[in-house]
Amino acid sequence: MTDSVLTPESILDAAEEVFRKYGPTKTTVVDVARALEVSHGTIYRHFSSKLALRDAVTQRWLQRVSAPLAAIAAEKSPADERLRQWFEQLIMIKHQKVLGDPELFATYQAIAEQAREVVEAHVEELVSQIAQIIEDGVAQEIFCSTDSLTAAQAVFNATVRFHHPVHAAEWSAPNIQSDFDQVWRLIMSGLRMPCASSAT
Amino acid sequence: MTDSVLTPESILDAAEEVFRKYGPTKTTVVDVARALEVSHGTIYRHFSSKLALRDAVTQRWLQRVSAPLAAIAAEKSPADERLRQWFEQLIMIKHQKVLGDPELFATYQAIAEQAREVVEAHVEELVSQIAQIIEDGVAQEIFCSTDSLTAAQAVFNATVRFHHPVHAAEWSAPNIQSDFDQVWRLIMSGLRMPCASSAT
DNA sequence: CAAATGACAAAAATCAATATTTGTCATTTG
DNA sequence: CAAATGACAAATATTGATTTTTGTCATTTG
Repeated sequence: MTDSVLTPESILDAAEEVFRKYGPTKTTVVDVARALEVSHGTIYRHFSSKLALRDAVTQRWLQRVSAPLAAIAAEKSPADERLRQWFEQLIMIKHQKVLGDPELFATYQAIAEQAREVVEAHVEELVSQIAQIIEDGVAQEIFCSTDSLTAAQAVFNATVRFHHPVHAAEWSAPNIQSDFDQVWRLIMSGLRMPCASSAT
Repeated sequence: MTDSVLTPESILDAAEEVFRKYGPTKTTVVDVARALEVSHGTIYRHFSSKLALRDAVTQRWLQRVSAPLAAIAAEKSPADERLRQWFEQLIMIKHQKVLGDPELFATYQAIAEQAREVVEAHVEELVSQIAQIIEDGVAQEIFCSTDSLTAAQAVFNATVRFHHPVHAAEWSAPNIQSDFDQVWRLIMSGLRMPCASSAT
């Protein structure tokens, strides 16, 4: 697209646009090459395979999910409020991406199955943001936790139904928000001061 | 199989066996008819379609999941112990079914997508068993909850990663048990006495 | 000589002709 | 006459021949 200079970045730009337009299953590296007006062999000088290209696109795409969340995580507001905001935002972004653009949803599904490493890194990033908020909450004496990373993992896992794309079909149910509220209340009363006595 | 008498039950028996043997995608109603040594038209006198037959098989199959759980739910032990046992059992059964028999796993996936009503009824049954245990827990002054059904739904939803078949691929991860333990501890401290102050 | 090309083999997807399966129903059977 | 049959049309799946796509690399180009 950006004339004459061919960088990995410009390839990713073109690739992402082509993925969007043709859908993830149907796009070939020849299509991407055509969009850039180069031969498809050229793409292979920059990315070792079609999978590598798709993973790179995915990574950038997931970064655009985690960046605005990082901003929320870094705020100064009370940790309980902030954690709620953070999850509302996460859920909103995921729902939007998945329901708004069905073609992209298929990509996401394919990725989740095949680009395991990229997704795992993304999840790790998200969990560490949650851990940050929880740690702040402990300092503010709102939350009680000996190990904020462990607590963060637990919170992430307990809310999986509301943000993991495999559950996307359930998100259009009318009571999905109240289901989330219920789970949220349960989690929050587990996380909040005063500490519950040790579990059995 | 059972000679000469053809009841809906005997058809289900045969159908289930054929499903097991040939896998869910490949079995035809002709196969089921052959196993019973009748014409395939006969099957249609008892079940209005192949889908209806498959749903009926599924329903019986899911009942064999919920029956042993109902037994646990009805025990007299302390509610917290019993709830833990109940979930361990649920998870064990699901893992076994899904990982033990890959063909059957495919059936389960197909069902979850297509036989929505049957699965929904099953989930409702499970949630009502949890509600029963929680209610006992409140009476025993172990748990604190104003609405046991709502709490039950929350607990079920929060543990979805560990029993919903769409997450089966994650179950072979080495840390799945400790992930469950973490979520369980979080949930339990949310559920347990003394009641946390009202949520924001 | 660094970067891009395009001819090429191997792997994967498409397509249309063929075969199987589903579901119906008029006829047969006990 | 109630229950089962099997011939049938429509829908669906299979198959294998053909095309497209992926990935490599010796050659070309600026």
